[in-house]
Amino acid sequence: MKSAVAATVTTALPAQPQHGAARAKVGEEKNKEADGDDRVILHFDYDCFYASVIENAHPALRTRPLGVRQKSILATCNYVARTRGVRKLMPVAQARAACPDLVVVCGEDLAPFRDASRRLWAFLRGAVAGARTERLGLDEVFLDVTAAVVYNRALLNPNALRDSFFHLSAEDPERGFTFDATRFAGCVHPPPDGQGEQHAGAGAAVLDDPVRVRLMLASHLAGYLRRRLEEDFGYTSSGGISTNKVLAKLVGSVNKPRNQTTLLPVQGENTIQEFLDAHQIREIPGIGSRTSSIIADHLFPPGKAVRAGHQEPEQQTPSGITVRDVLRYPDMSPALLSRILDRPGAERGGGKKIWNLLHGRDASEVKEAGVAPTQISVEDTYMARPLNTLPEALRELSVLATSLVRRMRADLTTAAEELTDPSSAGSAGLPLGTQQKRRWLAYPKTLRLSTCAHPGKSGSVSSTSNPSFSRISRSQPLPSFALDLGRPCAEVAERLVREALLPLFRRLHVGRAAGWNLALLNVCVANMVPVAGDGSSGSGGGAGGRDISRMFRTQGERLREWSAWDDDATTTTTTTTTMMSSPSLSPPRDRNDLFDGKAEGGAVANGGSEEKNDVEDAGSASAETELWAVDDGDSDSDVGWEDEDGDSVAQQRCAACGHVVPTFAMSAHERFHAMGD
DNA sequence: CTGGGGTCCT
DNA sequence: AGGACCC
Repeated sequence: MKSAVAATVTTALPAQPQHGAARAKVGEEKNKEADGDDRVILHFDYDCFYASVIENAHPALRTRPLGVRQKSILATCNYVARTRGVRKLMPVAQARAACPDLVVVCGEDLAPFRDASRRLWAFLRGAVAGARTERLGLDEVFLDVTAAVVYNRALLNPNALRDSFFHLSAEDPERGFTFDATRFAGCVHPPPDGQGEQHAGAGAAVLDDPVRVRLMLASHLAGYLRRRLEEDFGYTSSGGISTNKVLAKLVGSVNKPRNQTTLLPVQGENTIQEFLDAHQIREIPGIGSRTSSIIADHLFPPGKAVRAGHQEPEQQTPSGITVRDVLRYPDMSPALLSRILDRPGAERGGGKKIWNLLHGRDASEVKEAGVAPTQISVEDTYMARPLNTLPEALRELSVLATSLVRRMRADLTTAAEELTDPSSAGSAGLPLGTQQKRRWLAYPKTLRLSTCAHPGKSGSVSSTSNPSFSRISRSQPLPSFALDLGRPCAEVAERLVREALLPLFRRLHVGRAAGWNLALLNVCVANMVPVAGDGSSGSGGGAGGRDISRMFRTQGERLREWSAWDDDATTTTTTTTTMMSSPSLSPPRDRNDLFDGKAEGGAVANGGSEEKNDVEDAGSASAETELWAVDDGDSDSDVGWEDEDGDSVAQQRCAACGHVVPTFAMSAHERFHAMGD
């Protein structure tokens, strides 16, 4: 329960240092000096996401210890359960032993989680004009909000910092929220030495340093978005704010449930390196178990008893090796790392990449996700009873193929706008909405079947150092009948099994008619080809901006601003007033199979932003990037945001909409009008 | 009694 | 086709 730390700024706005000189104009000077700290990246991690989805569907569970099961382990559990000793990835039996009244629900069908994830993602994608958004798994999102933050920094009024307004769009000046620009929202990472000294210098530094200003603004943006996620959708989250993806994600873990943390550079100290140094290398995103154990084994050969603990089979994963251990190793260098990691199949820039990660440098971009996934797969495991006979295999392939066809239709098609009859204007469209016309957004060209033999039985347990056990796969072109939308899923699936999956299966297991001991089957379609003529892909033109604002309005936005938000995190879960007839749940007994699939209707608790979630939108935010383009204030010397002290920014009133805009931003602003005409 | 997915690179 | 990484 740490309450949010706020760095308070008490000084007046200082003159903006002539950073423009150092920063140089485009192309004039390389300025490769440092790890680009020129971006602003937010990372959101929904708290125990699967459990939250269940809780939103069944609010009565919020106060109970809850675990979400996949086969014999808990994929995750809520915080009530964690209080009672339950952990993520814990075997169910162990969890029940630790917490006998644990409510366990099955989470093997990911559909409800995928749906919830997509709704949250659609909100975040539409929330900040010009931002790029990337999903990582179902429960994490990166946003590159550099453009919006730069724009808003330029709009700061130094005389009224406490009553600042953050613009979420250059187009619509009403869209945004108020905030106090004299402080950070949420926590900051090296925590300000609160008690002893509240040095006035810290305050000055905040506004002196462009990076700090941007991060301060970003902290408020992150706080606003998290609040919306919680109030409008019912999902708490943890946030990280920094200048690249790795740092944003890492720092977001510092204050975990329902809080956020901004990683601050502190003048004269290398706080970022100190922050990284304490982490185990395995904890750095991008350094996986394989790389970690190779490095650990090389630095501290297993033969030597250097490390504490004399366990013989002590398996790797944490390894105990910290970033500091690696960087302090004699003669450590990118070249040495490259040599250590060099082996057939290794990534090319591998050593240098790891070296950069260990220093907190990460140039990877936030990738704007396409509307369609690049791959869809469905799998099941059969650990308890491995598959050994053809009838068993065919039955499971049928099940998987049916799910796959259903998912292809759900995720790769969209409602066909089939030159609409003007007569249907009354929205009386489809009385029995089910048989709606759909068309493919993208279609897969490849079908792949993967299997995996059971490690324990009869199969050769060849690799002692196996990260799980390895799969084998075969692929072929996807038959075109798989794209026939006129037939039932099951029918298409059956034909897929007979004509494609069974042949693939035979190619995988040549010469053996039975007795494969298969512990896993996976059916996958990949190699997606976007269907031309779809407005939601590239298109480039002005459509993007309008789509964003349209979607935003349908979200039921409206005077919600001016709600003061002190992230004094003492008040907890928004109490829910929901009309779910709570399913009978007797925790210890019965199989607790209360989760029945989709959270339909009024299932989602609170806020009531629900009901119409058919967003299926086409909001490609990338098209709007230019709107924020204010070329960074200091890269352009004509109008800094602080020409003279006093009230500073040269502003103009837009002739088209009347909005007052800084002079340097006017051309970008007008570009919007040109686009939206 | 070790999930059910995804991404990118080689 | 497989391996690394991510959750």
